[in-house]
This record gives sequence, C-alpha cells and structure tokens, in this order.
Amino acid sequence: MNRRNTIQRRLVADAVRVLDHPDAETVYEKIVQEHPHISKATVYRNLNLLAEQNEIGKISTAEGADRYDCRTRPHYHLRCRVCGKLFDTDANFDRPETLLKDTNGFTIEKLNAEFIGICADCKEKEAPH
Amino acid sequence: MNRRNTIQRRLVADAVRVLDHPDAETVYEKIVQEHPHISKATVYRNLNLLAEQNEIGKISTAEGADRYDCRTRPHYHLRCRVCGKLFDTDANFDRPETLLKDTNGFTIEKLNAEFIGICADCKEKEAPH
DNA sequence: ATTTTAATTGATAATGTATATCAATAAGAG
DNA sequence: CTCTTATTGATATACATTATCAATTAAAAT
Repeated sequence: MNRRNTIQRRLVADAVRVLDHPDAETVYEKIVQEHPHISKATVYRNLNLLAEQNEIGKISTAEGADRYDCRTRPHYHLRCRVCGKLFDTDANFDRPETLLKDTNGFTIEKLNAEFIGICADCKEKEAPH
Repeated sequence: MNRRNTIQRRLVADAVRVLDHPDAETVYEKIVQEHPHISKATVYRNLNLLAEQNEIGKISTAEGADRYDCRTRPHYHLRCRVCGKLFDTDANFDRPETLLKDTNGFTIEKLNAEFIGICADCKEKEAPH
C-alpha cells in the first residue's frame, strides 16, 4: 500500500491550482470555508507531499512563508515588496554555472533566485498620475 | 545623542569580521565564551543595526537562519547543501532587469539569489578517490 | 462483504528563528 | 557630576513549520 487518495489531499491540490502562488495559511483558509474540520497540519503535510511528488511547485523564500505553485517546471518569480504578490518571469537560469567565471571546485546544482521590486498596481497607488 | 559605542556592539561587529558568514547563533556563541553576560537579544539587535548602517552585510536566505557578512558591497553566494557553508562568488547581477525579456510593468530593484550545490571538501568526503 | 493494515488525519505540543516588551543600566552630552 | 536616553538583559511573544500520537479510514487481502 502506498499513497492514498484522500479528500483532504485533493482539496489541497485543487486549492493550489485555483489560488495564485498561495502560502499554506491561504490554502488552509480557502479549504476551511467548505470543510471546517480540516487541520492545518494536514494542509502542510499535503503541500509538502505534493511538492515532493512534483504535482505542485514549492517556492521557498527569504522572507515570509513558503509559497506553492501549480506550475511545476522550474521558473523564477518577481515579488512585489509592497503587496507581496508573486509574478512569473521569463528568466532563464537553466545553466546557473555559466553565470560564474570561477566556481572554485564547487559543483553548482541550482540557483535560488527571486526578483524584488514593485508591481504596476502598487506603483500606480504610490504615485497616481 | 545618537548611536552609542557599547562594548556589546563592538563585540558583535568584531565577531562578524572574524567568523565566516556566521548566523546570529554562531556570533552569540563566540562572544559568550569571553563575555558570558551578553544577551542573545543584544546580538540580534546589533546585527540588525550594523546591517542597517551598512557596517556589515546581511544575507537573508530561503532556508535556515540569516547569515552576516563582513563584506558590505552587494555580492552573491554559493551555499553547500551538505555542510551549509557559504562561499563568495564573482556573479554580476548589477542590472537584474537585463535578465528578463519582459517585466510587465514591474520595476525591478534587486535580485535575491543564492547558488546551491556541493563544495569541494564535501564532494571529496562523499566520493573519495 | 468483512477483516486487516498501515497511510492519513486532527489536535496539539514542540521547534527554530526572530522580534517585542520593559525595567535597569550606562554612554556620552552638557 | 549630573542628566538624558540609547542600550542592555531577561523574558515573553510571534510566526512558520514540523513532530507526536491516538483515532480514523482507504484500499488491499481474505
């Protein structure tokens, strides 16, 4: 026996698909509206399990909670420092080792990267024309 | 009156200069050996203050505790996923916006990035020739 | 269909990292 | 030397996440 198909698991997977780069808390709050018995621990567990099995993506970030993503192919994000929203980018870091002249014997496996700035909406609100 | 020159502050600044990309805990443990009265809160406070005033660098990371750096000019790091050590790189991300074709109205202010892999020492230990 | 089993759940405690609080202390201006 | 207030130490609190464990339940075995 291996992985079971629980409703909680389906609910978590569905929520990640519907929401836009949600964190665990946001996934929980969405599900709990319709299924008030679900536990936050179950949400965390399933987010991790689905990410390990590559059914969803996990975005670990330097600040604030981890985010989850219905896209599973590696890609990079812009984070608005005002509203916190994530935006997908077209950045191509497929060969991160090419970004360095000297790796000093270090074997590079991947690049964790996140662009920080301010999104169009927040810019507009800060300085409306 | 503004910023005061406390011994605790000097101890924290010195520890960051002596240690190699330490986290707050490591700074605390170094100082507490000679100054057993220092509080961990003081270490955190001074690390943040020194970083704000650009006397040390702060490296916020997606995993584990923040690290501090005697180098203050922006630069990027390699993190060994085995031993956790950080290594300085020669990566140049001075104009992160040039890495994207389309920014969709987003204003990019900086790029948070960290190369992940395995360092020469840990590679050697895993597969000694 | 019923039993068996182990994966999963819910509730909650515990962890790790960091900040907030606040009375006591002390750096440095006058 | 006195006074002001930045700073400290001790501790509580915050926050995100994982660990624990008895109870439940999906699905395999009978």
